[in-house]
Amino acid sequence: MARPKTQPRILEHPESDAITVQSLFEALADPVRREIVRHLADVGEHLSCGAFDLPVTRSTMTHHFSVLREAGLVRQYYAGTMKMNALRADDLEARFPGLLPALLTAMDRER
Amino acid sequence: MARPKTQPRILEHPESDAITVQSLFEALADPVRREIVRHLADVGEHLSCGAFDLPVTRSTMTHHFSVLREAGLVRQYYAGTMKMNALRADDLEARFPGLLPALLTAMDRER
DNA sequence: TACGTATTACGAGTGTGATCGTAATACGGG
DNA sequence: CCCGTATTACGATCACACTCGTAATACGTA
Repeated sequence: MARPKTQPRILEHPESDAITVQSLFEALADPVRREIVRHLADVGEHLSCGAFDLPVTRSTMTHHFSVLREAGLVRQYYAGTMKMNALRADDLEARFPGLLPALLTAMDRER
Repeated sequence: MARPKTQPRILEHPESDAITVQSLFEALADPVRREIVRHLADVGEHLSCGAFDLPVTRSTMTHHFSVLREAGLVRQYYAGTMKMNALRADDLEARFPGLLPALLTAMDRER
């Protein structure tokens, strides 16, 4: 018999309607988190936390992904040992039309 | 003869091209500063620092206006004893198209 | 020049967030 | 059931930003 799970590994996400400007801007004020969002938008696929090459440790990355999830920017789910990340583009568009596209355009402009 | 001015009261502004996503989001991550931007956009006119009714002291307001100016969000100039503030809508549109309108729309959505 | 209003400089207190290292947990496969 | 990989929880450190009070500065007017 398998060892009972001590934690159900449930990931809380805000509803689309509950996403706030405050949490969005707090999340996007960090360059590491903007880089995560940009990369997710670039590849257009779901990526595991380990699929990012960022200048911070794993534990710090965990923190950043949590902030993005709690802000409503990304949706996370478990797939085996990995935790996948998906940009909530549709939810964000419904909540704040044009905001995410404008942000992505702005980040491109800086190149 | 007038007393010589000890300070020329020159206000530094970033060029439009020098505005960064980082400084913009840092500036907009604060609710007081977002309120300032929103109010400037609402009235569509130049407003003195004292024309805002904000839940912080004058000295804190001075700080917030400085952050907005250094981020490139507002243009400031002296007019008599007052310091005026103007939203740099055109400069922002040239630098990051659609970003400011999307932000203003997002703030409206939260009402 | 004297006064009143508007704004600022300065220093300090305070909280929060980014970061890390280490130890622990979860899961697939052997 | 054991192992390796992926992720996390926890505690600690550290820097920075928001906030304030006080004293000082700038300017228009009398």
